[in-house]
Amino acid sequence: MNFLDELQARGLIADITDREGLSELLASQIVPVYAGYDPTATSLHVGNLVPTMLLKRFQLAGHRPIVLVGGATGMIGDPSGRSSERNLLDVDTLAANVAGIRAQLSRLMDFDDARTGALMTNNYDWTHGVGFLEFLRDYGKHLTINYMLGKDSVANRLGNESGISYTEFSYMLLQAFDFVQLERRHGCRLQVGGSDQYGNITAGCELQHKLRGPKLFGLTAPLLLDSNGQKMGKSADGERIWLDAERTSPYAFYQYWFNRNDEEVPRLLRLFSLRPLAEITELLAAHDADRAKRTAQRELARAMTEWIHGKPALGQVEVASRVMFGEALDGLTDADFQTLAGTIPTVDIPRADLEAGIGIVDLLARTVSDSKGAARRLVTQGGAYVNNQRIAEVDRQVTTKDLASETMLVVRGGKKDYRLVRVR
RNA sequence: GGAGGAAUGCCCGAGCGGCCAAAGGGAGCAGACUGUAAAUCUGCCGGCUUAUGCCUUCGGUGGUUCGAAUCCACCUUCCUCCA
Repeated sequence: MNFLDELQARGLIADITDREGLSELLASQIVPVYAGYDPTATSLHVGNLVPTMLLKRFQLAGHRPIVLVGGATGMIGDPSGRSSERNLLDVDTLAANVAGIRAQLSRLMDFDDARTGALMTNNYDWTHGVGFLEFLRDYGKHLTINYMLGKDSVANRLGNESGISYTEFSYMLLQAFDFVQLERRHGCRLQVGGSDQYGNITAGCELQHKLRGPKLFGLTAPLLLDSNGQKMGKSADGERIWLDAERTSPYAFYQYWFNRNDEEVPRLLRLFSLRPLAEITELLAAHDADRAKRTAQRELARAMTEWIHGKPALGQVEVASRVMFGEALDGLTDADFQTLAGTIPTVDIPRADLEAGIGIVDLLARTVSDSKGAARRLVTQGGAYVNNQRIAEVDRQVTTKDLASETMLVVRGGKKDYRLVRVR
């Protein structure tokens, strides 16, 4: 099985511009391959992992990943997959986002190897000095409006009532320009991305063709959808799952993968696990034999957490998960809780408050609930827990007697939303 | 330049002078059932000291009225048609 077949078997290929040609190229040399990242936040999120995994697999297969952070294109906004115009980011925000994303990506693949080590690039470097006239003459000249209008990303917006600005319309051209520049600078021949990027990628191939440079290739992975057909990467409560531990704790990250349902897990494992496909098939067979064990989910959660947050973090998260879902809060000491505090969101409360007694509604409002109304609702509906004991009385006072250890107690909203409360 | 139409809660969308904190759907939350799953069912779903109470909300600003998401004026943004 060659490399592209392997990618195919893992469900990582949606479109490919010239399979034969690419296959030959990959066999003949170390191919620099690039994926672009939009600097829309200081952190990447789960949705960015598919292209990242593609890069990683190319690297493991002996090629060189090029990470492109869109310091320039981020100022424009990609219309692909969007129904409305983007808000433009200011320069400072953009710079901070670029820095954050670079730092994250630098941990997700090897940047040190002399031959296949990943390169970090920023398209601002080769875009900012280019004059408008110069750009129109040297590059804009080569792609026809007819061609660009045919792309889905543009066509969808033309049919949409909010339309598309000239700025966003030009995005495709800039991304095409990036591809050409990366070929000139680093010999990059292949661009990968999610399938929503196919139009932009082929625009690059087309531009290069018109410029008579070495042939460029494009490969896209299917967009990651959950079992409801929604884009992946949102937690149950609709929050994005970020790679940044400050935004999404490693615990929440682990739990996110652990909670995937049976339908999506096989696909996700093939996509993201670095294990050989044969092993994955075995593992899935074991999973099917006793689904209640959540073997596949556990494997997925482990693999993802270790990749993104590292082995030590994974260890802590697994301990925390066992404790929280194991009903075994009784024997825990302060020291045990202290180790959990790094993993499970923790709230500090002054000792005096607890000595005086805090109403359960207040306590929930300070931890898992958005408002006192929501907290009250939680109690009446039977979803409020202190130390895994359901609290059903709205007027219940929580005091130092409720401490599970010297300084800690555990507040829970619903089935899974845990907070540690530490008394100071 | 002219003529029409639209802007509602996280999203979609009904309301067209009081019974509107605003139908319905989606999303979300809780419970039941389960496997920390999915599906299903039930309840909740602006905030507050939980109250037949108050406050904030129906693009913005003013106005009419005892009373306005609903009427009027102006403004902003968007759409459609004509030139």
